[in-house]
Amino acid sequence: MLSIGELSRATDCKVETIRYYEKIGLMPEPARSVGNQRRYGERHRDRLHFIRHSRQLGFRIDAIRELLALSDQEHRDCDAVDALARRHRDAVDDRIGALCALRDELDRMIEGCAGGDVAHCGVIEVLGDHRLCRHEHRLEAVAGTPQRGTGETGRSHS
Amino acid sequence: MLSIGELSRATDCKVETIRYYEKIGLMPEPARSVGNQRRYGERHRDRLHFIRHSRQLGFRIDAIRELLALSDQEHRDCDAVDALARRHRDAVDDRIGALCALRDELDRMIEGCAGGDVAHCGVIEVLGDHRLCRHEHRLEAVAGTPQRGTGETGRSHS
DNA sequence: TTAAATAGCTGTAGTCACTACAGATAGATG
DNA sequence: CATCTATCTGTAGTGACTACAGCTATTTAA
Repeated sequence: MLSIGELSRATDCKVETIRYYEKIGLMPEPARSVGNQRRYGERHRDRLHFIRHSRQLGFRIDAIRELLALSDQEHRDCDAVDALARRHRDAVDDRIGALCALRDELDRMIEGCAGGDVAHCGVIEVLGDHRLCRHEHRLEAVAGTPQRGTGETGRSHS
Repeated sequence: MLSIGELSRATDCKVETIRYYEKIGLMPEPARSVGNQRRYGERHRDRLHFIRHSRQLGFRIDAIRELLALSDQEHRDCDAVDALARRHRDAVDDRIGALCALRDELDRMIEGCAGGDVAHCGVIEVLGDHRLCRHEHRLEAVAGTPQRGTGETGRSHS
């Protein structure tokens, strides 16, 4: 049986995160020691590995919940799993496109600045006026890969 | 003088967001009508345009605060502004690279699944075992372009 | 055996950049 | 004057954690 610290080291997942996953019902409640400390077995370790790797690949918690449920239905066809993975891949692709458009716009902005006074700085000028931009570059959320700071519109093309 | 709704339409920025910017000190407190409603002038509109466009380009609020401060120092050299923009561009670039690695890994995972039972699903198998991956694909946050669903935690990392 | 060091417990609050709502008042239009 | 829309303040929720406070359990060294 593993303590929470041992499980943490085994899966490269912080102790707090493990407790968080338990709280949101992503990890099952483990057995407890006499002194009320969590004790984990191999199944917990496997499940946490699965979760962490999925997170590293960018799947959201809700998607992981679905994947776990699907992976328990061993005799079902894996179409649903594949579809979920493909949707996620496409969302990542969309986001790459959007970020490329963004980078290109940033490049144009930076190149267009001749230096000198802030009063004549090309960067400041472009920031103040969207009409100086060549393209759209708004980052909006994309199904499956929402994000925080900025939205997206682009096509994929690395 | 513009009401908050008019300013909202003029800048394509939600009313709530305008009030939020005021609360965090990004927008200055405007004048008020007799009935205590906000009344804005051109300077407010210009500033909000600047803020919104910067956000669309993925700059974080803190960076925008700096950009605004710098743009007020009209006689200073614009090196600092350019450097900030370049750092942001580089961060976006890094993130694009990370997302491409991610997408490639997702592609390999999807292609590697022969279909059939969930019990033999290649996707499920890879998700459970990082050693089946060709490359590293951990997403870490990139300064200036935080996001939500693609797997990083919102911490900065250049 | 005991003291110290380390690990673990619960619960709450903070992160980022908003968004959504509730319950009130203001202003515009018929 | 009635009604309708806009605006007001303040609080709470989002996602996926992270950090901390104040306590208890377990392990190790002396």
